[in-house]
Amino acid sequence: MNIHDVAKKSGLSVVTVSRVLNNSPSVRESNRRKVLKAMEELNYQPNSAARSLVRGKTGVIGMSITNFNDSFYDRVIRVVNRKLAEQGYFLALSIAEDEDGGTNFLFQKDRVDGIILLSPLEEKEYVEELKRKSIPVVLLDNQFQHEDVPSVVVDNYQGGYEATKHLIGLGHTQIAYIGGPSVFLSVAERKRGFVQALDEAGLTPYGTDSCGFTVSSGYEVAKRWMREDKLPTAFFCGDDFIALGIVQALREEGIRVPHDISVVGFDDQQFVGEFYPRLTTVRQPEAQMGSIGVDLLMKLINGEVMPPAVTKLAPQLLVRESTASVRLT
Amino acid sequence: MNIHDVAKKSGLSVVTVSRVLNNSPSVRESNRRKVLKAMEELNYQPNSAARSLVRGKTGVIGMSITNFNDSFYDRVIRVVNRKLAEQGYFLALSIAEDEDGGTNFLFQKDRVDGIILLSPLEEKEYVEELKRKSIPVVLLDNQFQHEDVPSVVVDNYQGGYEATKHLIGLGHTQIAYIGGPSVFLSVAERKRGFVQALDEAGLTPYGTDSCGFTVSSGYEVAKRWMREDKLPTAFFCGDDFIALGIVQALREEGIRVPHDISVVGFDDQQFVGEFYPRLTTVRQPEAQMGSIGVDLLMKLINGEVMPPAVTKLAPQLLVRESTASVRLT
DNA sequence: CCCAAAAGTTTAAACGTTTTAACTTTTGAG
DNA sequence: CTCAAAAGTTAAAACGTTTAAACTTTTGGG
Repeated sequence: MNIHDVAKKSGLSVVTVSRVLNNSPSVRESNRRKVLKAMEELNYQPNSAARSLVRGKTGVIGMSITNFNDSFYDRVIRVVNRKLAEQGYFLALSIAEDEDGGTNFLFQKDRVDGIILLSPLEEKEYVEELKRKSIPVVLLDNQFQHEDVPSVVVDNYQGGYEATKHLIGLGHTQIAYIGGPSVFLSVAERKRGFVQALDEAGLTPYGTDSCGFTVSSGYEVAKRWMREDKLPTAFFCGDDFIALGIVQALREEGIRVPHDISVVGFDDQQFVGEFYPRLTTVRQPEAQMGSIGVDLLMKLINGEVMPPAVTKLAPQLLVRESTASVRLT
Repeated sequence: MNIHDVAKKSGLSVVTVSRVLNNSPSVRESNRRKVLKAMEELNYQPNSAARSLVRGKTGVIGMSITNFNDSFYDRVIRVVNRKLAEQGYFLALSIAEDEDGGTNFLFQKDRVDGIILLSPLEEKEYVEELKRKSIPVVLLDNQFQHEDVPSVVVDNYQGGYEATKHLIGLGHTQIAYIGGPSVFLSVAERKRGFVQALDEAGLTPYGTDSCGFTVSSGYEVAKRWMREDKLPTAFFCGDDFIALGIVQALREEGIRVPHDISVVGFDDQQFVGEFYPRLTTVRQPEAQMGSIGVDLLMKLINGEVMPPAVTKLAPQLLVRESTASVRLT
């Protein structure tokens, strides 16, 4: 069941078989067919370990993910998968759990030809380690900038800016920002955009807060604000889950969205656009991000010169039903 | 940067280094430390391709998934990942896209030591292929039964049965079942349970229908039923997405859940328990499924004798706020 | 029929490990 | 101090490919 068997079966030499395997041009069509036929009959599959060993390439790209029950990640990953397949690479996904764990298997030069880190957590360590092992790496949706490591990020500043402008355009003047955990750069960036938009309109933030990227923590924040009797007329949220939690908390007090209060989310999670109240949100350019990420990695692998280290992509505001003109009291 | 360098650096032989690498007992503690130190200093990582080649093992388990922006899959995968890590294996996830694609890279004996197929689509072909290549495989949440291929499934019949009994217990007599695509065995099984529960109560199905596992198609079904003026007092749905679509369609007509109509979902998707109307649903035993799946695969890999081919796990009804006593008209 | 180009062959080395076998050195109990 | 057991050594083969080099055969245009 190895290349020698195929050679014997087809009556040709091992070298010729190897050439067929590698699409080398100098092999007569008739012989190529003979080889292919022999492979078929023997059910032959070249041993990829042996192949990797001698060529120093595996044909697989690793991708580390932290969470995947999330539409943003889902979309990025699918694009990456498809695009990689087009280029003849396989994608191996690995879950990076808290303590570390999963990713380690990717972090071996002989296991993958390159790595894509999607929203990495322990980013700096990872990059350091990969550099030491000289494994090509590309960062997607990352926090920090690293010299020489190409990355693709979303312009979160712009996302925050546009979401807020939209609310201002609807006549809101009391607008609050409920961001996610402050570890994330994106949280700060969105806030920057928020503040800037208000500033340009001569307004000041009605208030800001932060919580986890979950429905329940958004819910808690809204409940707290209600207890303190300081509701704004519009909420701009760090993500859709927070937005949903806020909507839910408001609903429980009989406050309607968007009639009484407007809410904007971020990410366009699965079905937030289909379920009441259809959420106005900011959609990230996942397809572009994945596609550019793969392009960059391919260039890195092929030793090409690198374009500017950070590619920043514009998100898009999706206006739906959770935002409306401010209610005049 | 190979084992010879380590041997030279540590002043010991290659064989000894290899023994350290493989935790062979017959190496003096002092020398073991020397070797470890040399590895550390040289930043040595054993080449896994070479290793796999000679040992015929890779230490990685492949898992094929079709979709992962879904809490059911998410939970299964996380458990599998953790449990595999405990046993010293790595998990490589691969997305099985329509035409095929992704999974192929897993399907090579020299790339993985075993495979877990989660809710496989082209199940029969896959199993056939893997059998031909004699790659150990375990099926999770699969459709068909295969001799010799161990599998772990959920008792969908029971899920349907309990959900329906719950509704009957609330006084409902007009209960409809909106299942997912009829390709899935689970859809038929849940229906069987549904019918059985009704039967035992001396009732007949108010109606059944099927649609995709999406919010929008659940929405369409409900709209259609409303046009035909044949609403039941309770819906049991093939999954939470369908349930959400139905809730949404009803809401648009001013029909309240659960006040006017009760709705039960399936899967306990992310935050359907946190958002209005907190969905009564059936939770599948993902942790058990993942855990047992790994155990079975390990046994297969170690050539142990197999327990009965199909393990069937009980789901659990989670009663929340989308179901209530039938409204007496 | 000649002859150059194309296609193919054989041989050998290389990739980095593990594993076996036969042999040598070290260790420490008595 | 002896000697057997423990620990280590060297040498070689094996895993299944790719690749280079030198050589031979086939092909088809003139």
